[in-house]
Amino acid sequence: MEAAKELTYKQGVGVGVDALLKAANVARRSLYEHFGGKDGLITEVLRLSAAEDEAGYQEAMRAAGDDPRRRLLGVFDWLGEVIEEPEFRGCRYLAAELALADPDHPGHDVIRRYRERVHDLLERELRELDHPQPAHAADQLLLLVDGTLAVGAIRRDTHPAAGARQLAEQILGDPRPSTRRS
Amino acid sequence: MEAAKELTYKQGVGVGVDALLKAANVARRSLYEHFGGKDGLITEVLRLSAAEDEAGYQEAMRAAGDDPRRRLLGVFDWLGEVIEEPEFRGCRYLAAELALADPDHPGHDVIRRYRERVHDLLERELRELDHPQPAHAADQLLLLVDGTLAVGAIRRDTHPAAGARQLAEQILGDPRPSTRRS
DNA sequence: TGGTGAGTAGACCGAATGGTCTATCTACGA
DNA sequence: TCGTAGATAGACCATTCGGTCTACTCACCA
Repeated sequence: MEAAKELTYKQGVGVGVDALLKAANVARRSLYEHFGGKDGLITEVLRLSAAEDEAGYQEAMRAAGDDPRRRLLGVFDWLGEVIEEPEFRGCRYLAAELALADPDHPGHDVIRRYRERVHDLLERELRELDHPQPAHAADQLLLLVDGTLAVGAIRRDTHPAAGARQLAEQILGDPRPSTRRS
Repeated sequence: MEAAKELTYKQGVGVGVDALLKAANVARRSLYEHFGGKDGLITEVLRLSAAEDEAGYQEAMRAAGDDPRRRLLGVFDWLGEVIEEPEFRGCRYLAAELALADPDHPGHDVIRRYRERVHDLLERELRELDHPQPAHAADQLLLLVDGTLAVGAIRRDTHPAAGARQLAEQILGDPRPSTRRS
C-alpha cells in the first residue's frame, strides 16, 4: 500500500488523488480516514522515504568499511549508482520543497529534519576523521550531494557523482591525517 | 506583461492560467493568440529568464575584473547575493525540470540549452586559466552552482555560497598558474 | 466615415481536481 | 448468531483546470 503510493509519487507531488488510489488499489474513503487528506498522505510518504533514504546513507557507509574517509567517499559512489538507475528522476525532497508552495505544509518540516539527520551522519564521520571544521565540512558535503542529485536529474548522460567525489576528497583533506592541508 | 508573468511564475510552474491573467491584467484571448496556450507561455518565460540569468552570469564575471580566476569566483559571490534576496525561492530551471512531467515539453530543451551556454561560459574562463581539464572542471563548477541554489532554497539561514566558493577555489587550482597542484 | 486589426471582458465547455457521502461487503469476537 | 470495525466501490459535490468562444471597445488610417 505505502509502496504503491510511493511509486505513484515518484511521478511528482502534483498527481491526482484518483491516480494514487487506482495505483494502490485502495478505496477513496480509506485514504481520508488514515491520512486525513492528500497533504497527510504526502507528508507520510515523505516521512517514510526519508527514513529509507537515511538508511541508504548508512548502508552505503557501512558497506564502505570502517575507515571514515572511505565511508564518506562511499556515499558518493552510492549516489552515482542511484543516479544511474533508470527510475531516477531527481531528488524527491528538493522537488517537494520546490513544488509545495504553501510554506506551512508539514512536509517542509519532515524534509528539514531529514536533512539535519543526514548532516549529522556526515558530521559524525568527519569528527571521526578529526576534521578541523566538521560542521562546515558537512555543509559542503551536503551541497555536493544536492548538486549531484540536481545535475543527475537534468543531465542524464553526464556522471556528476565522480566529479563530486573528487571535490569531496578535497574537503576531507589529505589522506594522511597528520599532514592535512587546511 | 512578461514581467508580471514572471512574477507569478515564481510561485511555481503549476499556477493557474487565471491567476496569470489577473496578475498581468491581460485578457484570456490575448494569451492564447500570442503563445498558443499555457505551455507556450511557460516556454517563453523560461527562454526569457534564461537569457536574463545568462546575462547575470556575464555581468557577475565582468564586475569581477579581468583575471579569469577572480571572474569565476565572482560568480559564487554573485550567487550568494542572489540567494540572500528575500524573493529567492530556488532555481527556477531545476524546479521546472522536476515539475514538468512531460519529457516532450519544449521547456526542457530551453533549459538544456541554457545550461550548456552557462557551461561554455565557465569553460571559456577555465581555458583562459590554462586549466588542464576545462570541460570537466566546468561540470564541477556547475555542480557547485546547482548545489548552492538547491541548499539556498531549502535552508534559508545557512550561507552555502561561501562554502561553494571555497570548493571552487580548489577546482581552479593553485592561485599561481605555474605551480598548479593537479 | 467607415473599416480593420488588436485588445478586453467574460460566458462557457468538458475534464479533472480534492473531498464527502451512502451503501455494501467481510472478517472477527462475544 | 449477531454486532461491530474496517475496508471497498462509487455516486456526488463544489471548485478549478486549460482552452474556446462571442461580443464589445478602441486606436489607427484611408
